[in-house]
Amino acid sequence: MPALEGQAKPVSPARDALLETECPADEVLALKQLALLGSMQTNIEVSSSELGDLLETSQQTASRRILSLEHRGLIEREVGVRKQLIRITEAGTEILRKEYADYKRLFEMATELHIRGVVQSGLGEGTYYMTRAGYVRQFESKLGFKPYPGTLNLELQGTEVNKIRLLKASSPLLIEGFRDEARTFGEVFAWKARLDGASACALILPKRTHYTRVVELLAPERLRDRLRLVDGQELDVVVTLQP
Amino acid sequence: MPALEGQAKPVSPARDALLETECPADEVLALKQLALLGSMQTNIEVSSSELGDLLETSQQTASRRILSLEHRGLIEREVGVRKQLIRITEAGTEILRKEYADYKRLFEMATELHIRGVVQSGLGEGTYYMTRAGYVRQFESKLGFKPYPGTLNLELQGTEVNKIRLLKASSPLLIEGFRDEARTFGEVFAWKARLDGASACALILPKRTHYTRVVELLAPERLRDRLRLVDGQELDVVVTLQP
DNA sequence: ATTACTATTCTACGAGTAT
DNA sequence: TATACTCGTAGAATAGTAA
Repeated sequence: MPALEGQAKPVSPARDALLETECPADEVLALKQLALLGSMQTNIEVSSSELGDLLETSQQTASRRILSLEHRGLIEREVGVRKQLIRITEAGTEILRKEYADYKRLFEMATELHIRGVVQSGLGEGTYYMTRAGYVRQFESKLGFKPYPGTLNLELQGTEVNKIRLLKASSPLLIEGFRDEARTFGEVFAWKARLDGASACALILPKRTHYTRVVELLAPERLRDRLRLVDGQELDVVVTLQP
Repeated sequence: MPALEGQAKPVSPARDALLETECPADEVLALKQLALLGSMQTNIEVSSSELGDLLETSQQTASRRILSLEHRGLIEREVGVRKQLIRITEAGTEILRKEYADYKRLFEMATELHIRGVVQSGLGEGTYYMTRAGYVRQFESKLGFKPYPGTLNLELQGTEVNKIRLLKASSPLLIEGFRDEARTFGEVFAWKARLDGASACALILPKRTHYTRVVELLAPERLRDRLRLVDGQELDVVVTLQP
């Protein structure tokens, strides 16, 4: 191993970052139990065997939980001979708040869906479709802006792909299909959305498309210019759902 | 061991009850993660290695989590050769909803505090104090009822004792102290409360009392008669907090 | 690619106990 | 009584791999 290594570098920065967040599920459970006993507001008096009963585990394990939570700085204690007083710290409260936020997202009828995708060079057909008068008219009235004639393709990767199902399970705006001289144009789903740095935008998906990993973004302006996007770049869209 | 034992008894009913609720913290975590991916609303496509990444564990462990959740009936799957579709069942949603309820209680400014205690035969001094005109006048005006001349003592046991601290940390009604011919009477904290089967009641605690395990209940009527209480009986009180 | 088995490593539980 | 240590062991996690 070269002697230089690890000199200027902080000792495993990734590991430090982990230590902050990494708290085993069992310990979070213990922390939650302590909080339910009121230790976010005041010192509480709990013996390790009482906590063990509440967590359906042994006194020894409960004691280890308490020690571990203390070492992580999530609780503070005053240990006497006959009793210990426990109080959850700000850091501990933060962990619980984070959990709460997760569950809140699940049940409080999420009105926003955050989607991350990779900017993809489209095949140009987007422009052809999105400039058909039959579509443009509806975009203007239903989305509230006149779209730039062209779409930005966003490819979803990994588990992000599931959000397409989620989108379709919400109530999308329906852009009706129509027929011109040459052919028919199918129905399109649309959702109002938000992009950091752009005024307004919308996410659209042909109704009949299944199993795609790609969604298209419409905006009043050319998003590639406005946001200085290049292919392969990651982009976050916030879709507004009406449940 | 007697041959009779365990014959008529159902096979460990307590264990059956446990199996319903008992779900290891790590599995609840996995379930939550699946839910965050949208599997409460639709089928989602997650490989075990993707879930492993999200949970910061191995593909094998994630696979085991999925199998275990399925065996518990918390998720349903369609497993193909190249992909699996996962959806959370009603039972799974119930587990998550339960967790959510816990966290909600922690953060949504709990306006009620459930306290369980054991009915205790008092020493009779409650009656002496609670019939002093200086107190009675304030009870009537601040609690909204004329109290029966006597209190019901409730002894809190184990971790329930901590709720006394919690009570004091909220904003109690303050019954002011006073002086009569003979002596001085100290300040008393009071909280409006509810008892199943009784119209109105209040929980009171002398302000200066520390380290007590006993709280006293006031009501317009004799609670022992109204609720047919006997010493040693457990009783639940719901205290109304104003945070 | 997947899922999920078997074998092996190793973490973490709880009995016993010191303080 | 408490807390919290050591330590043997059960079971969980991962490596390797089959299907």
